[in-house]
Amino acid sequence: MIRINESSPIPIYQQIIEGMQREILSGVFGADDRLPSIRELAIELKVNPNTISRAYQELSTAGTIYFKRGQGAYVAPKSADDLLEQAKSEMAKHILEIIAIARSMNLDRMQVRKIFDAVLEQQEVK
Amino acid sequence: MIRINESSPIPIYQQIIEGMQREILSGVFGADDRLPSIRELAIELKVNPNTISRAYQELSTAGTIYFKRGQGAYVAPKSADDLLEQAKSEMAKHILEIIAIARSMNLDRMQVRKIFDAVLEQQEVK
Amino acid sequence: MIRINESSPIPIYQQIIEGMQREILSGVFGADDRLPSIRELAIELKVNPNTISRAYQELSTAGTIYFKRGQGAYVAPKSADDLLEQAKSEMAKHILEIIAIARSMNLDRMQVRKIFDAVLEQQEVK
Amino acid sequence: MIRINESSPIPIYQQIIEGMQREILSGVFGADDRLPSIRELAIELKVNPNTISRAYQELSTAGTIYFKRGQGAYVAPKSADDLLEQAKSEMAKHILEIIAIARSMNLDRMQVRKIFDAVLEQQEVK
DNA sequence: GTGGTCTAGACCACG
DNA sequence: GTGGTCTAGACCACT
Repeated sequence: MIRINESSPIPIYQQIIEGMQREILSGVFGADDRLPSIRELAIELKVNPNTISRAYQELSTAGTIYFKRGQGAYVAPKSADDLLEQAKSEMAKHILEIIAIARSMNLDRMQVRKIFDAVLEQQEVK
Repeated sequence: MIRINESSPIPIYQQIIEGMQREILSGVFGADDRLPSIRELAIELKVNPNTISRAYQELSTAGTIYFKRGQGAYVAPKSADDLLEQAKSEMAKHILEIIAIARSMNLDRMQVRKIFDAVLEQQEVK
Repeated sequence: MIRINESSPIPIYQQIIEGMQREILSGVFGADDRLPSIRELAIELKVNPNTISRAYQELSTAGTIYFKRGQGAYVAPKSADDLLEQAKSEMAKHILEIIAIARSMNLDRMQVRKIFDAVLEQQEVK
Repeated sequence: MIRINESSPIPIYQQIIEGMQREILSGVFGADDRLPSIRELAIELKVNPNTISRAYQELSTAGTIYFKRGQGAYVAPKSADDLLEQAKSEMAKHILEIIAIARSMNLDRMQVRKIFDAVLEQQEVK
């Protein structure tokens, strides 16, 4: 299930892209599975079909999904692996952001690690 | 020193806000210190004064700085503390993002912590 | 209908903010109603779109309205209640001003009340 | 004693004018009393002498005070009476503002009067 | 169509 | 010198 925030600064098509990536990554959609059609998804998310179309288009350009003429969109075979790489680099970005903030707060490694662990625990990451 | 990245998708006025917050947080500007005037900063950053004005305006609305009529902008006394809180919640957001990604990758706590530490080391956080 | 007084010392964007607040408070625009678009209102009030934008922006920051991407501005659900509170404190400010003046005139409570009532009557408040 | 708020939207010279009017109205300075010199007041209020000068100038133009060459500023004889009139009309303005707010809140006369009385009581107007 | 950002330049009030 | 307001107009991303 993808959730759209209409007031977020993140473009809706981008939110859809990220949602789809997450679902593919976590196995909701496997290799060569058929994705919901543009119209279906548009109705489900209460969004303009153009917006879904753009999201699918970009996913296709990135090689994450592919289209079969007249049949819809499918998950590209290697995409789970690619997305794994992508997710890692995404995580790295966030970590770098955290480090930048930590630096302006003059925190050392121990302190940052401590804060990080606290949130991990609180969020009950297994 | 604030650096503007003209090709970043982050608006210039936002970059200035963040830059100023960082300088106040790290003590470059202390409580009740005078900030550079709008025109000065505009020239220094090679940006339109309106853009600086907007940044200062938002910082003022947020209570981070205040204006004295005809004299310029000054750092609000409590703002360093407030910014510390703000920075923490900013860090928390990024950590939550990391957790969300980790979950879709089916990572457990140990693995996340390991990745995090690796980046900390690599970035030479003291 | 909002009326702009071009010769007033009160900035136009401020007049628009107050006008909108009044219309929301008095129910012309209800919760989640769509406001006129920036361009529409700009034409109607014969004002630069930037000026409307600034007014909407501040209303949004204050939580009175919110934006849906590509669709326009909408009245925030709780804003009528919030505005009620705000209006009350606004009234209190004016009353305090009256009291300050009364004190420097050495008036007692009875006299102030009498003046107040006289104006109420004259203005035909029902 | 006049208090200056450097961050207020009300110009400093205006704050001084109002402070002076209040002091004359309440009898701190009587007819033909000498006011503090521009320099004295500037030092006391920690304000630029130009600013005091402008305040005195406007008070003089309004006939509230008069200058004796080389001797300073004095309270004009009739000014207490004039200021009384002025204070009344000032009060009327505030009352009109209150009524405007009350109208947008759809309050009737009784309700407005009640709020007004409550604040009077709370402020311990004798 | 919607809002968002930015520039250039003008004019103003204030200190 | 300071900030504040406003206009005109351009360009952009999003729906």
